[in-house]
Amino acid sequence: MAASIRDVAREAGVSVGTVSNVLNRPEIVAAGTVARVTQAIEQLGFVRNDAARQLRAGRSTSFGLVVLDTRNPFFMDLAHGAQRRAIDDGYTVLMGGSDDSPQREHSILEMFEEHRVAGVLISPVDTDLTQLWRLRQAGIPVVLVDRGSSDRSFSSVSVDDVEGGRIAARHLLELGRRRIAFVGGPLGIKQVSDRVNGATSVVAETSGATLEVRETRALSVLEGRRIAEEIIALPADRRPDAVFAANDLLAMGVLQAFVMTGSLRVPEDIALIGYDDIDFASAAVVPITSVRQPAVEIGATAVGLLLSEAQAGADATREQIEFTPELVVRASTVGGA
Amino acid sequence: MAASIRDVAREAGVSVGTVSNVLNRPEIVAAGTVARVTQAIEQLGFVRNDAARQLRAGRSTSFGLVVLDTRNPFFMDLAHGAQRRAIDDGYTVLMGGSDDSPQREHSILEMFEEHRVAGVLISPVDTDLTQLWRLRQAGIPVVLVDRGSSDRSFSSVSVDDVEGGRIAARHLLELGRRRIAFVGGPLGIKQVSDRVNGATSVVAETSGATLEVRETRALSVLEGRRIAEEIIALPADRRPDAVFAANDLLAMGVLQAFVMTGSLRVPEDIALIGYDDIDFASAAVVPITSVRQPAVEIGATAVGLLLSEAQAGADATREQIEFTPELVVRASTVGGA
DNA sequence: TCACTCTTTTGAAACGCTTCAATAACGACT
DNA sequence: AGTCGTTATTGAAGCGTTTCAAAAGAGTGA
Repeated sequence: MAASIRDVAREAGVSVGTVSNVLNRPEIVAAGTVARVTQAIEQLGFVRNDAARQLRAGRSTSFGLVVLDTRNPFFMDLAHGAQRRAIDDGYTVLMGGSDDSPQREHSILEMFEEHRVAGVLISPVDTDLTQLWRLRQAGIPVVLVDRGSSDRSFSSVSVDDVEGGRIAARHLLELGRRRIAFVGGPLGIKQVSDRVNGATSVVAETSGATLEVRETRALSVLEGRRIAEEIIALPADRRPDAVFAANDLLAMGVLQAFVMTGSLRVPEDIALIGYDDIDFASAAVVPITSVRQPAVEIGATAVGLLLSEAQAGADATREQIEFTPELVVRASTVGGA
Repeated sequence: MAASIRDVAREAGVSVGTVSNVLNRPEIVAAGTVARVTQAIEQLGFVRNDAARQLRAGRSTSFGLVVLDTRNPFFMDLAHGAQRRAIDDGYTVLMGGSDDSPQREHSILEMFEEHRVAGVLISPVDTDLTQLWRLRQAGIPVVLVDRGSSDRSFSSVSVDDVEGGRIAARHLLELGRRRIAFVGGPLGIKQVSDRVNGATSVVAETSGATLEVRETRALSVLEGRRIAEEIIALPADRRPDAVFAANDLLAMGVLQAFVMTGSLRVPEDIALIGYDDIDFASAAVVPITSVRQPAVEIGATAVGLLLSEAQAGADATREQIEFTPELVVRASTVGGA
């Protein structure tokens, strides 16, 4: 059906090798020949077959990106950064969302491996990283995004989540809040547990302060709403005076539930802080205080590491890059602001 | 480096054909042989090479999806719907964002064609659809998403945007607003112009009502802010009393500018209505009234059409499916609500 | 024992591309 | 005229699959 390089060669009266050269290194082909071949390509509407090209080359010209949630603006920004950086170097980014499911993560990675991607960027759900080791062994560089590699065995681009947790908790404590509820999960996700730990450490140093963890099944708006309803249902004396949500989606869900039911005023009755600082956080009913992560930059940097690791081959040096999170104060914690 | 089917065959003491059969139609292979081959696969860590597979098959097992903006939650929801439906049938979805640029759209489509995707879903920026015709001629089915095919030459899944425009305008007029500003663009995008036309037709029937179009360069929050600043700068007597934004991102930008500068109250001084009803619209500072489009369903339905068109081959019947938009009233138009 | 099924397995032929050693063409210089 | 460089082109090999006609086994009944 579709024209092949062979058809083009026949049409232009040259050999297939020459057509291939016109496609890939036109500078080594005589100008007249280039013209004739180009003309034939036009004529036949020839389009290169990527599968054949890759088969020959042995590796694809795409990177794979696995994120926790394709509908989370934070990850979309991250993907955007990755894509931009990749395009500059002639690469393409394939994205898959694991939706917090290890099985789904597994099958996405399997797909990437079958595709012989040039590298994998991943924000893992699965605590077990053996599949990633396997990938590397198969010659596919792996870079962790939005989470560090505790034993430095993988390159990574992350934000110091423990510090982020500390920043959030400290902010709430400085405002005089003492009964903090942490909303987030699954706790198996390192980013989440790091944030809890950071918060816990700060709370522990403050007398009279407590931190209660309410684990969610996902980092979504819906889960936020669910937990908020639980909180609303609590008797007033057992109710927290501040909520630290593991990400802005959860924070928005929490906020919606509080505002809609009109049961609790933010921040008067209960302060709220999120994480990520997605664009929508600032536009919320009550603009949400958040701990900012530079999503676009993380994505771009990660692709950079991938490129250099791909270049260097098997014995590349692993590099851990860590950004510092930044507090963005808004009305959800400081009423007047 | 990586093990091939040939290595597996040697290890298991069978021919390559048999290994392939174990992989693809295990039921025709003797149980003992299957076991031996599976064992060898495990042993060698063999992973199928997708490029070779596709080369042989002639077509990929992925669909391509081209959207206007990968960071717009509406399109992410659409993509999500598409992906879910596709996975059920063993397909994968590749996504690219045209960012309102015809060139970028062109190059994404080219990439998809080189990839020999099994079909293309597209929300086109380019008014010139010849490239899509070319694709179809090359045997790749094409389905338009979020926009109809006026001459019925393509299958499509859309929402009646003219009606959506009417609904929005009618709502504003019923609230007594008369000076409406339409914010959106580029007007070359059919969804946008349809919405303008719908609104215009309703406004024309109402004496004393006017509609002024303010074209944007993109459908983004930033552009919304820019236009809002223009509006704020207007002398009070030339200022509109309502804004109809072509999508919720613009509406959020507009809202942010109004609220932050504190110059105009929504909806008292100026009413605001958006389009798409993305999740974040309801969580905005002032919850935004919007015209809802069923994003997830559109994506899923479109993949359905693609599947049946791919099945049917060249002379498939084109089908145009049109959803009806739905008004969702919130505080940005009706203060008390 | 032979002819005939029915089930398994085999091995070679593509699929469309890139690469690379070999060849051809053509002046320029001896 | 012959030799040497340069520059342009050729054509075959091979990447890892799948497919398919053919071969090989294994029963069965005569």
